[in-house]
Amino acid sequence: MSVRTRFAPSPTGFLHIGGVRTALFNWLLARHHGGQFVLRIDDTDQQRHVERAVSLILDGFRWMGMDWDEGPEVGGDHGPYFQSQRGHLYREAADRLVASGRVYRDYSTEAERAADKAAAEAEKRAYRFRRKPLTDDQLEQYEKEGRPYALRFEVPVGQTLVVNDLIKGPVEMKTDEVADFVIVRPDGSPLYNFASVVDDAEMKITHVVRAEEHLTNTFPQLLIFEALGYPLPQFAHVPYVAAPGSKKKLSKRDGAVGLHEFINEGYLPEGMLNYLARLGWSYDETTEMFSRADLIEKFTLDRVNSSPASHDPDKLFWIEGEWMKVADLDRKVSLTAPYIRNADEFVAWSRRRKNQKEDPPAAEHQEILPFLQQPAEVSESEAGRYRQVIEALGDRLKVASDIIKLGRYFFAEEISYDPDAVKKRLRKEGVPAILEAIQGILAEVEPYDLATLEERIKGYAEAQGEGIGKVVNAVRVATTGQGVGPGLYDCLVILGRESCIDRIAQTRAMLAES
RNA sequence: GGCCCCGUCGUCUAGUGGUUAGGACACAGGUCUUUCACACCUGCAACACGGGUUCGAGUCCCGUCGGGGUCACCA
Repeated sequence: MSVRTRFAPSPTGFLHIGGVRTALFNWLLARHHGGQFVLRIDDTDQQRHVERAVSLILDGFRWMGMDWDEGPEVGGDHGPYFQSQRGHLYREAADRLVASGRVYRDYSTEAERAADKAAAEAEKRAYRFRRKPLTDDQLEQYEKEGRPYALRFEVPVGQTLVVNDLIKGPVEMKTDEVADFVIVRPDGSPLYNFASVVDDAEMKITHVVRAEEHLTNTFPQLLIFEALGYPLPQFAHVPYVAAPGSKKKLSKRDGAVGLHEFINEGYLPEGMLNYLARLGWSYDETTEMFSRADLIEKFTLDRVNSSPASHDPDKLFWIEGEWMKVADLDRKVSLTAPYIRNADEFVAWSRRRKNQKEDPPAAEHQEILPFLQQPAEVSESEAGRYRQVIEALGDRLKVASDIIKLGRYFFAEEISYDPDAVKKRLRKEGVPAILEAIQGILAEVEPYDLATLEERIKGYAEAQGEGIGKVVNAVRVATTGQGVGPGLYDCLVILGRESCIDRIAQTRAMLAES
């Protein structure tokens, strides 16, 4: 039988990287075994699914390259793939459970349950709902008055349930610890523990890989599988993702935790995939870099750690940089171009994101930036300049949006000066004279190319007895406004003779003024 | 509180009774260098604690402490 896994998000629209990792493990497991990965939208609880929220989830999956064999948009033989549309299946299963006598009508009221709970607490006793026998009269009376009832599963006491978790190992639970639980509300809507079992069984899921918080949920679920006569899937509970530098569960307050924030910053899917896979999983003692194909080939659940892992933005950034290093030049062009074209919009987004501390994040931080949604068309003439800039930037470009921080001045008319750089490199004895001389050299140097520029500027520094560093740094700030960047001669060539002369003149004027 | 899960450098991890406890990120110092980045070298740094079992425990058992989850007519 082929391996079938699933991911069943609630349509909140927010894709937490912890959830993405769980989905990734499911996807990897299915792909590793040549099985199927199904996507199901868990939109019970009357919170009807929101189109927008669903498409945000799908966009995130598409971006990660986690394709689903069955689910929204693609359909499949086990649909529908929205819980809100599977009511008939839950009803049919509930009927079978009632007929088998494993489930009973619970006429209790909220007030009664609250009172029982309070009494239990007063006695320092754990509260667990158990069936209270009703007399025939009472029953008849309730039925006659049409009193609403929930359907509750009668848990057999005195047994021990065991789940052989593929990550945690064998875990036992006494049924005495499991209260009778509701499977269907008085209004007929199913509850998660019930719906989830029906769905997993009907969808022929063989491996339920989900967050650790569901571990204790699996015991009531076991009972339902058994009562319904469904074969049991394998279970694997993956530990939570902790906040950076802590063992506390990662929350929205811990900085960027939504997938869309990384997409918007221009991370590569390869980087995210590699990082998330390594968070809680390892292949051997040394390998850090894994391509998608490596992951599919090597991923197994037995190498998933049973203890929580904390999110490490530094490591993510490093892995991202490694993948950016090997990315194709033309790909980098189409990845960076949208940022340059929408620089102001990106900078504004970035600033708002930095300032925002709300929980949950504002809707805009859960969406892919509008200008990233269509592939950028870069004309051949434009591409030439992008290629030059990106090549000059080299490994300095880690995420696509770095183009703004690192190379915006190649595309902007106006230069904006970094105050620190001005202070450190331009407000120095002799700098105006150096700039004047270099401006002169640039005006007449022939040919205006990298080797000649380097030769002339070095020659000038030597003749003047100036340190080459002083000259180069001054010219860099004068032409780019920035203290850091690609090699100076690269900058001069890309910017071009006219532009460099203009910028140096402008800088000299600025220095003379103040 | 009951029950369940978890506990190796700051972080990700290797480790399945005998290792100088290995690798990676981060950090520090250095080499290269016009800045930054890259690369390379060096360094810092861990078995939560206490009892057992054993000739020998990071590895096995018990307890303590710590973290997490769950005890819903949420998912």
